Amino acid sequence: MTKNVRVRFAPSPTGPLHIGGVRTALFNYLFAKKHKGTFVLRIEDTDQTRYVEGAEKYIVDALNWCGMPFDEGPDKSEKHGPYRQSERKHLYKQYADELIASGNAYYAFDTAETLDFHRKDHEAKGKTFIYNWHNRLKLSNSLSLSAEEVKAKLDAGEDYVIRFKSPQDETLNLTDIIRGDIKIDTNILDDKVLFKSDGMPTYHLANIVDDHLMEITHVIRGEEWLPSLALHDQLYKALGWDAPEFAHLPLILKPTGKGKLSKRDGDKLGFPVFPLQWTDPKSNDISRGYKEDGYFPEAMINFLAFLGWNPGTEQEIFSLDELIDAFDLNRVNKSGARFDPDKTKWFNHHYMQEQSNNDLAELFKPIVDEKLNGIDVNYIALVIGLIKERATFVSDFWELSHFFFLAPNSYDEKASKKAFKEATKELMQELVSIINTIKDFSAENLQTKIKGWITDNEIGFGKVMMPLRLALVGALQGPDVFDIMYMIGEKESINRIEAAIATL
RNA sequence: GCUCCGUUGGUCAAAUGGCUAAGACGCCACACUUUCUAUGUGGAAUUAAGGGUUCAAUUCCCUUACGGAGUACCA
Repeated sequence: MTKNVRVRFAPSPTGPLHIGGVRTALFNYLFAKKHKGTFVLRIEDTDQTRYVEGAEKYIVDALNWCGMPFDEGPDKSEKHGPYRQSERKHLYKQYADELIASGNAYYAFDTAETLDFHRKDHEAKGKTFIYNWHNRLKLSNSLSLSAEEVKAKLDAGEDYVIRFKSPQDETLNLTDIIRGDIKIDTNILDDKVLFKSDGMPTYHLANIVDDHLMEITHVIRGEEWLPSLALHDQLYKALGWDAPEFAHLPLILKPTGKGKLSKRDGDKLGFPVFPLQWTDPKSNDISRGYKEDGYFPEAMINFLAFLGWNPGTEQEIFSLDELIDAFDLNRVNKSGARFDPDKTKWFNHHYMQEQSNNDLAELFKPIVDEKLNGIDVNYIALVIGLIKERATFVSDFWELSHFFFLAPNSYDEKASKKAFKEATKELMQELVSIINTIKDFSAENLQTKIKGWITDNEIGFGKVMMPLRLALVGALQGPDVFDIMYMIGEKESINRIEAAIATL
């Protein structure tokens, strides 16, 4: 690659960034970094009616949380700025005019109503209305009207759009990095609107003008754009520009059923569809986010990278740097991939184990503080060391560790039937007196002493260990009993056993 | 409807003409832990269907079926 690689992520600020958008951004980011190139963020806000307050900030925050900040974009290294299309409005018209001058585009005066009528009319007859070569001369535009008529309409300030004049009877040979060669018959293409009557360009025009001006070398975008490739390709040709290379990414599909992943699937199946929590500014509806649900960005990124791509090796755990190193657009799949919430959790569990106990303690402390006061963060870190292997989220910690902080206030019914037997009371009383003689209250020593006592007296482990655990924890669960005793200390251990004796 | 893209276990997927079709998630069993997890070991489960080309097809070609996207003065 001789040219400096420059890619862009170009979302439109119509709401929070969907997980599919994050994946598109990720692949752009990986490709850029792999080739020591530049990752550009461009905001495609040409449709003012769909603009949503706060969406742009959300996009930037989401990219940063994921650890893939853009190199160039709004308010950052603005070498090719501005990066909001609404602020680039003045740039587009000249190219539309140029296309008209070269005969590649034309003015059209048809109202939305007449077009709508034609579409409905065709539909009723089982046909599709396509505005192109076969009917453009029957419609109201600068190809069907005389030059004088056109000028009169323009001078009168009538609303108009500028449409691209799709060629007739040509075959386009397009190339996509992921899909290979694609042949398109131009006769089925319609004359797309390039410039709207509100003075703004459509996506198509703005997109290729900006990609050209921003010197984008590779366009990596979702598969939903594949049908537009023919138009974009022709636009580059008509303007005499070199087209960038294209790669259309497969879609992310819902976990079950048909169609692409949507917010509803997340709500229904209980997983987030957005990286960060989002509050809709109009309805105040809250959409949950990966961050707030307790996912680590590394886990989400790792999972997303494997949706539609794989390294071809058996390695599955990849840091962002390793992904950059291994990433290759040629290894991206062609077919859509179903989203798997379980696997995302598995990744999160993995990355949880890699976090230090101290870092996790900082995250867990606020939760502990809600329940009781004055717990030392170092104690919390020690607790986490004992329980984190069984946790997927920080939010699992309390459920797994409350007995390190609070004595049980009840005993699990089924467990007590199993553990609390006739002889239990006496055994527990004996156990307390044994514990009282133990000077070194370490987990190891407790284990040696207590197990020694059980073996020496041929009591049977189950008869002691089960009720002991129940007394300490309140249920038959949790880590090693001796670790628990060591952590809560001698006094608390005895208190809990005596509390259990009192109920027997 | 039309156009384009796709189709390997339940899911993510490797292998690209050639040994018993990798691996991961999930599921099941066993082991460990005299608890619950986690972990370890093992297991069940796949080339959409039909036709062709070939000594040989998951891999190449065709048809069908199915899935997806697009078909806006939305991106």
